[in-house]
Amino acid sequence: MAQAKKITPRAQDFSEWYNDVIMQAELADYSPVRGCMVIRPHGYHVWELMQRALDDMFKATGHRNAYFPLFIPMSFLAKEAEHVEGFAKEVALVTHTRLKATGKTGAQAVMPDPASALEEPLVVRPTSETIIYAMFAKWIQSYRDLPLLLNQWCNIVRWEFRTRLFLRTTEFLWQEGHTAHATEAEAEAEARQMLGVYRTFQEQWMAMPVITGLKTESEKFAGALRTYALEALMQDNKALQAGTSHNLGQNFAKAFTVQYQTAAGGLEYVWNTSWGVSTRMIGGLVMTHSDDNGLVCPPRLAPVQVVIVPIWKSEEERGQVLEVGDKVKAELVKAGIRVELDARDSLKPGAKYFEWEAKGVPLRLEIGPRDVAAGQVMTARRAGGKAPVKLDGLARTVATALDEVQAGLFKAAQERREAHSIRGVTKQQFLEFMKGVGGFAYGGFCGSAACEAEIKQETAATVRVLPDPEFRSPEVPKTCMWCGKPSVAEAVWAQAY
RNA sequence: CGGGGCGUAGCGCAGCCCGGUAGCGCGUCUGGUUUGGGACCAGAAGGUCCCGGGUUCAAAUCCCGGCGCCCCGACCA
Repeated sequence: MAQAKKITPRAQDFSEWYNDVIMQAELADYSPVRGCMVIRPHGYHVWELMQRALDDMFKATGHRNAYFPLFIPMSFLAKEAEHVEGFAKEVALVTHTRLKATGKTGAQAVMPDPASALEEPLVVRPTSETIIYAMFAKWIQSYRDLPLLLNQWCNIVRWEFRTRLFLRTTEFLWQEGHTAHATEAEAEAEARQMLGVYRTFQEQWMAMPVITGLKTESEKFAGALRTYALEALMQDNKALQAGTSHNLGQNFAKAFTVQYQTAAGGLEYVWNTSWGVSTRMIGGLVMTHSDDNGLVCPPRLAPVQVVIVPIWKSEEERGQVLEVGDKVKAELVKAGIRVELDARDSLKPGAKYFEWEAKGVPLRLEIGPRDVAAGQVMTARRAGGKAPVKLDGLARTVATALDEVQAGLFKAAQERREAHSIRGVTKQQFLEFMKGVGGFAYGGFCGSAACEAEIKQETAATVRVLPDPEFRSPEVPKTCMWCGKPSVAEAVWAQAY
């Protein structure tokens, strides 16, 4: 019996399980560069599906794509005080433009040519606020130029101490939206709107329930007025920040002199927003749905939504089942379903099942001689459940099944999250909860940074968000669950990635 | 940057204590038989044993020094 590499069970070691799922699903691989990963075709396809869905939504809300340089003059970072402080510890610098042969061999055969040292080093973008708003200053003169609604899809670099596939790598892919508005109210509406776009995407495409809300001062983006975020609960009961949307106020506008003339002839600074989601979402996808057999991928983001596995004994049967398999495939392709027919002769059907299950294919169709004779196929769902289905009207049956799977994953994830959430916690309950399995703890919060720091110190839990109204508890707590002083807001705490 | 684990065939590992021709499983290739939940038989290819020094007649193995990767913590999306 040929047993392939095993996936470490979640219950045994969650981190190992996570790595195993990614490797077995061929989403990504470690690269020769420390802290960087290679996104493999299967993983990149997931990203492309995410990009397509999000990009359509960005366009539908009036944004256009552009591309700004990877390199940013070092002095630009320094123009906004909080911003530079936030990123100073993790930027990569380009200091030379040439290599020089040393005459030595091996790794020391070349060195940076001292004669090519840059007068001002370039920063490899950790985010693009500075260079984008430098350009906005050129492009915006009048209130007629506003709002300016841009987005860019790109890679960025943040030099992290400790990295994890998709969740935190030195280089990663993301999108960053950057907008400029005439008024604070418009900027605020934009930041809120994009938070809503992300929520829709994460719930409806990723089948990942999220809590939206406001970040505290200590958790907000360096340089922002306010940061809104989406937080999801992973299967190990740790929270994952799945996206952020910032109201930048006029901080960058002032730093880069982005001004416009009002209708009345006055001169005003613009109000900016920025918002982003990254390949980190793929990590969230994995940790939300997958199981000990590998990746579980919601149909809307599955590179392969349906795999057809033909089963035969004789050459004659092979011809028969492949003929039906081809027809089924053509029918599903016509219906817009992403389908693969796995006609490989070198593997037994069972081996194929394991392989496609590890890759997260939501629905499998088995076609054997008995099915051909009965005018049916056997369907097997990745999340469980086998049933024969008539060939007649198959495309519609399959489409319906995929919708059911999509909805079922979201519901299951939502129920799991609720099962690991407690509301109206007391300090004692909070301590026990965070020491135990953990999850989302809702409680009153006095708003003081001192309380926040103390809680983090003692429990490793942080305020994930001050939740938006639709996520708040029916009874809003009146006192801080930690210090007992009057509460200024309900907060959601969790240990986080 | 601290703690733990590990570097031997594409992948997973054994061998190391006690130095003596580098092995096993999976995968790959060839041929044949197979195919409704990880097929079997026969044959074959595949190695700077992480790197550099040292000890020795002889080092994957012993000694010294590096490097790299994974996991856990501090920092962060």
